[in-house]
Amino acid sequence: MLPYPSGKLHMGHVRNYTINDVMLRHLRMKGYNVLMPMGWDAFGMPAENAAIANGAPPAEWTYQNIGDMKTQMQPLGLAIDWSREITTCKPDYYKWNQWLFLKMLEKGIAYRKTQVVNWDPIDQTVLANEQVIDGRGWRSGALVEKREIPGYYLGITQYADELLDCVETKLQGWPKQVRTMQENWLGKSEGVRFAFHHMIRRDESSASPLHLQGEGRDGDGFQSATDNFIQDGKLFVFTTRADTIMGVTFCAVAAEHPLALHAAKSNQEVADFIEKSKTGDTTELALALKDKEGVATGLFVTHPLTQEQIPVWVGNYVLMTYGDGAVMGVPAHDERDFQFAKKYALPIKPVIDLVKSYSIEAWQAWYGEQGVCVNSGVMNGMNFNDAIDYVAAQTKLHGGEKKTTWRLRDWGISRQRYWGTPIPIIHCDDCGAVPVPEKDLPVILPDDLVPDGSGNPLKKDARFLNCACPKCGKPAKRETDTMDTFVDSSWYFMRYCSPDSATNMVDSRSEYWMPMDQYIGGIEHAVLHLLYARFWTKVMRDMGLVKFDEPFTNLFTQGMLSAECFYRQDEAGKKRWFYPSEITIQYDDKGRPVSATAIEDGKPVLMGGMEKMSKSKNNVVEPKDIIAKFGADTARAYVMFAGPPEQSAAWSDSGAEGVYRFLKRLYTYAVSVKNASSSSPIGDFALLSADAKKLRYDIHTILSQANHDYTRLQYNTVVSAAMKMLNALEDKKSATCNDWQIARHEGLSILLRVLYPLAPHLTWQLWSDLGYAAQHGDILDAPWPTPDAAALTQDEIELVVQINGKLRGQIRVPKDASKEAIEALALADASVMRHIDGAVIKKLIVVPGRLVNVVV
RNA sequence: GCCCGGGUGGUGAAAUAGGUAGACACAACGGACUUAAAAUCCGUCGAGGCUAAUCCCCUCGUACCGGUUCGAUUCCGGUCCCGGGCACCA
Repeated sequence: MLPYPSGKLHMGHVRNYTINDVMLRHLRMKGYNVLMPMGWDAFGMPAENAAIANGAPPAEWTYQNIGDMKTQMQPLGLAIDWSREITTCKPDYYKWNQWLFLKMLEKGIAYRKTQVVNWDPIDQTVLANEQVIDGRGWRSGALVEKREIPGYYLGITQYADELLDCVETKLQGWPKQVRTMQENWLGKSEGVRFAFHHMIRRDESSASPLHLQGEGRDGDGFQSATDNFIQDGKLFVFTTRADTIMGVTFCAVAAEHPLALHAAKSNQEVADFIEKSKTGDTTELALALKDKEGVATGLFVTHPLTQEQIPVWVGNYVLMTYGDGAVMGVPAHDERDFQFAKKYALPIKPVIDLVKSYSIEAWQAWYGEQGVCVNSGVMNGMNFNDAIDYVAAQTKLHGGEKKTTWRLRDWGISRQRYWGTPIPIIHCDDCGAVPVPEKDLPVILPDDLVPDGSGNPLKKDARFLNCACPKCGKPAKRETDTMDTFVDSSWYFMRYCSPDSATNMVDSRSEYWMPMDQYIGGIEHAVLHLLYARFWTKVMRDMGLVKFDEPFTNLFTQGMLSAECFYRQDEAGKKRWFYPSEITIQYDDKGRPVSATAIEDGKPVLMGGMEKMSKSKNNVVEPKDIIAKFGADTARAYVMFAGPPEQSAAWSDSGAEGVYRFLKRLYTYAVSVKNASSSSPIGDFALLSADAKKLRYDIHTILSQANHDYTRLQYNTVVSAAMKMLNALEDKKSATCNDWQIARHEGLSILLRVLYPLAPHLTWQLWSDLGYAAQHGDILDAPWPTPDAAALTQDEIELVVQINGKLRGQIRVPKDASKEAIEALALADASVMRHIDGAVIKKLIVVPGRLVNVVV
């Protein structure tokens, strides 16, 4: 995944790109043609914030950072093809964002509508949910308002079915966790949508239905988000539990629902409630803790099956953004409805036979359970599925139907931001919103503006703003909203295949490289980026631009890197964080760390445990410091050695030092081997001495383990394997006989190749110093080592002898010993005999090559 | 609340198909070298017991309880805890 150019390369980047590079070099040596490209996710808010702080254009800051990060990346020795480098804030890239957006407009995939957003009245901009803290803008501190403003949307919901199906059928190479998260995000629910009809006010004796159609349309002629929910006095609801329809005792609508807005006109209490729900904390936590609250509208609807009159309430727990913004209230079978009903003393009517006891307490344990309908008139005795079908059929007259509802909503891409791809639209007083003609692309973003923190500087830039309407030629204004930066990252990987094409977004070269065989990145992108990229790919496929359905065949999510942190807390509760270099740790006699003190005053400091590396906690490890101290090979190999790549790993300076020691030992050893013989000796492996054969056996055993670990991306144990090989080689270091030289050179050449993907610099040098390059060519072109079957066969093997599953002895047997011979040898072992001690042997189990188990 | 992961020494972790638990390292401790320190090298290193003994040997031990099996870190059922994701989604 391409990085955001923050200017600082952190250890997370090092981990990500090292995994990539190790895989790449390994596969390259195995003969594959491999491509590792790199790019910069260069648009976005941090650049604008830096620009405000520095009083300089974001472009300057961004390009400076790209240069800085590249400089920090290069010493790591990543085999990146820089000729394909992509920078998303360059016009030759974002032109294609605009181009595809226009194509989507033509096809009806992109459209304009009004949206309810968090609006910061001081900064004059939309805020993302994460930017609203305690109901206030994170930068301005102003109370955030909910506003309906027009914006552009991409119809990702049109692809909901395919996006879900492919998770099952085409993403087998993705981690299960990510697939589940995508499924949850799509959130498919099957149920029934139906209407409560004949809406009345109870105090109206005429009881004539209200007609509310048309209310809620906004001024500019676009269809309002709040439209379509009421037709001819009908209140539509969606439910997954239509089988509980006979238990409905009220209906509840969202505060933004047209029905609530209508009721507010004649009911001050409702109006106050709606006003209250507009402000207030919108964070998830606050929502979860909030009490179920509501107010009666005074309106009643008719139950489609019983014809009973059902009161309509406004409820704060009903979401306008899901289903129809209205629910049927069944307190006996839904926890939220139950809480609401209890608070406002609404009736509770159980209609599913779940438990014999009808006490509310007993009932609550059964929320969500399916059962047989009871207390439900004609529906009595129906099971879940029959009841659903029945309700769908019975409500058909008033528009009832079985329906699938998705949690997924269309993707709003408009941002009231400067540093992003301009949306290629021109607003004309006469012609409305007119797409920029293809020949006029790209709409260039001026890169010399300096935002001052109040609103979008594009709105104040006459050069950008003023233009002629492409339709009628009259003076018009450009759209000043820019695209969500997730657009940039939705297809950049395809552009790597044809980065130089001036005439096409992608060309036929993408067929060679795409779909991507291996995508590697953080779990934090499990939903948004990966879902958008999948959607974007399918859109491009439907436009005939690419031929594949899914962009990423295999996905690998690497774990976080954390590091130990230390702090002191003053009386006010304020924490002071110490750098590890400012700390001394005390150990008990078993080597357990028991306390820590500050070097400056010798007084105690608290140990905060392992935390995600964070500037504020002073536990960030800088790649450049590590490279300066130990070199790139240590940095790479240690980051891989620290733990399995998919798990989070803890950084430890002494751990890195351990890897550093290993590389130094390897160097010293290789030099000694080189000095012992000028060229690598050649001889028949079969004729070697027993000692030399043992070395070959060890090396080739470790090699087969390492090869297996390479295939499953478990690079931590590959580093272990390299260490084991060196340990085996260093044994009998001083032996100088020819046999030993032969086995030693073979082992060392295997070790160097196994370690090369992890520590390419040192191994490349040694490979050439030892003369292997002259023999086999550059290490990168050398054949990947495979275990020699002859080396792996031993004349004698060791077997474990168990008695009742407990280890009691070892025996050495010839490799082709018969079962009978093994049994006899096992029972003759002194330790085994002692343990059997006359007991009756019931059974003898011989597992070839492994063990003997004596059951007594 | 729901859905995913995970729980193994002082620490990071290993154990490929159910077959010697703790490989490989780190830390700690002891020693060699050194005037000294660093670096380097060697040794000990799950808990408890037996013992003159850091020889041997025995018992226990992979969160907890139970099951399957000749044999379970691994498979099954239940419980607890930790991490991540989603969440008034009707």
